Amino acid sequence: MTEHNATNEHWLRQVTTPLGEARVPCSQCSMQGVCEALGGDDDDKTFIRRGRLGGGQTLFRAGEAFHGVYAVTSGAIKTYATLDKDEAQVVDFHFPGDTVGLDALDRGAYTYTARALTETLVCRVDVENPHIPGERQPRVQNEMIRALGEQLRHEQSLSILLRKQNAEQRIVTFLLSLAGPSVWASARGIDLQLPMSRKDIANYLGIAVETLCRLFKRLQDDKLVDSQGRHVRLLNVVALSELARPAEHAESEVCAV
Amino acid sequence: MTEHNATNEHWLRQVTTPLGEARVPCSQCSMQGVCEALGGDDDDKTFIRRGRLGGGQTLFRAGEAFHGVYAVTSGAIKTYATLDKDEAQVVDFHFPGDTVGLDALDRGAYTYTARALTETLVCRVDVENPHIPGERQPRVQNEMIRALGEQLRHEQSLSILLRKQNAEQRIVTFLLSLAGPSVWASARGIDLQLPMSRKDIANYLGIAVETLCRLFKRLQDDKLVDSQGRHVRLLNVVALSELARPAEHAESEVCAV
DNA sequence: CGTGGATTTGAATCACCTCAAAGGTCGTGG
DNA sequence: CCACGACCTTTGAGGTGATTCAAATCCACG
Repeated sequence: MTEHNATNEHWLRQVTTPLGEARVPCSQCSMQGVCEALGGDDDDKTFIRRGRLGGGQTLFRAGEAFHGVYAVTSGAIKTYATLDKDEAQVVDFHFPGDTVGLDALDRGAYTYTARALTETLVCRVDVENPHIPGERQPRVQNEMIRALGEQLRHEQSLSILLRKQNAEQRIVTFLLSLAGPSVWASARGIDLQLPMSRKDIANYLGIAVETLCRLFKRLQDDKLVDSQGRHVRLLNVVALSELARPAEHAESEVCAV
Repeated sequence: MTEHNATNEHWLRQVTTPLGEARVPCSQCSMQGVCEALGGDDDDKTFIRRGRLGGGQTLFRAGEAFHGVYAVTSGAIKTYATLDKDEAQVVDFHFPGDTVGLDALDRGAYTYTARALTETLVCRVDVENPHIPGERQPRVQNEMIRALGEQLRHEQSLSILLRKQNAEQRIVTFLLSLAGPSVWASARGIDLQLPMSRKDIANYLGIAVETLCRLFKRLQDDKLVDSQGRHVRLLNVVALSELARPAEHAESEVCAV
């Protein structure tokens, strides 16, 4: 894709209209508290600025100087490390309501590269702007701490997933997490439009692409999902949740001390 | 937080822990900035209090109300989740200089249970004490943000390890990380006294205990380490580092978008 | 249309796991 | 002080889930 685009260029143009897809409202955004603490309203351009990324555009690169925390309001972003040339590791996917770039906050430089998977709208929050009134700082910092804590726990539960769950469980857990809590609301089935490739999913879950495909097929044969390319429909949420649950037979208790 | 001020004999006792018989000085502690920001001198018991744990003692339990962030100054602590009865998942090991309980900071309750693996000295930092002078708050919060960021990046790199590295690479990476940066200083070999069981190591690395043992044996046969129970000597740091490196042949690049 | 990448499927192999059992080690109680 | 039990550690044998290699579509896009 248009790799060579200057990373910040798209900030210059103002967002005109949201995409067809619904944007996440501030009330569902994990940065809501931060934005409120900053004191600006929705359209305040002082510390919060909106931006749009085309699919494939880079939000920031690993090592690049920190220039703010981002919140995704629509679309999707992946963060990844480049381990070797032509070898990358997807670190996380970021969906509407999620933050991106939090781990760079205290470091002054982004740890990973962030790239939009589709057309994506983001809010850039300039949490380190020196013009933030002093009296607002404590609340802003508090909110950043909260956001970091959430992120940390997310990463910890991912580590647990990668240690204890087999390929099938990882995939099912991933699909259910994509669907969000609403899976339980609609018993009829959930439609997902995956913004990322099979390769990215496999990379993220730490399994081979071929394994991913085969297990998708198996889930389809078992009438648990209906997948056609990037369109996936969860047919039996109850059964899927059952599959996702960690095995409870193994004798893997930790020792006393 | 310096050793010479310790008057209690508990503190003076020499502890035979791995990874450094001596206690870590404040200058090497990841909470140093926090403690300085809190403004107390070395013996200030207002916000910083020392504690000692015998091997097997619990520092806090998952779900328990937050009562401060801890810094390990000697010994070792493991944090773990209890997934089912008699099934646990080690989340992390914490060595002198490390923090424990950071992920509870914004949540009011600890996420995992923390237990000392051997006799362990900790500093408990009461970062939420209402008596902290207002003017110190910003700096304290800044330091907490820094600590959280470090922790988050640590967890992210662990996730990468669990996705891309095989059992042998995980073990070697683990051993090298235990040895710390000093591995490169002493070409003669590094002695490690592991404070945790094989089961805990295997659990932490997401592999079976038997696999761990077999690979320890292989490393021993290859004259890379010399392990007798919990005493491990790294014989060939260069070769070990080579082993730990992620495979660079696989074609696992992420797709363009 | 043709091309390159993404997706899917097959076959064979391998790394790791599970099951089993034989030492070790440590703490406890007789 | 020793015997005992409980648990950790180690080793073997066998099974299997996942990978690697290979190749056939499928798809978007110039």
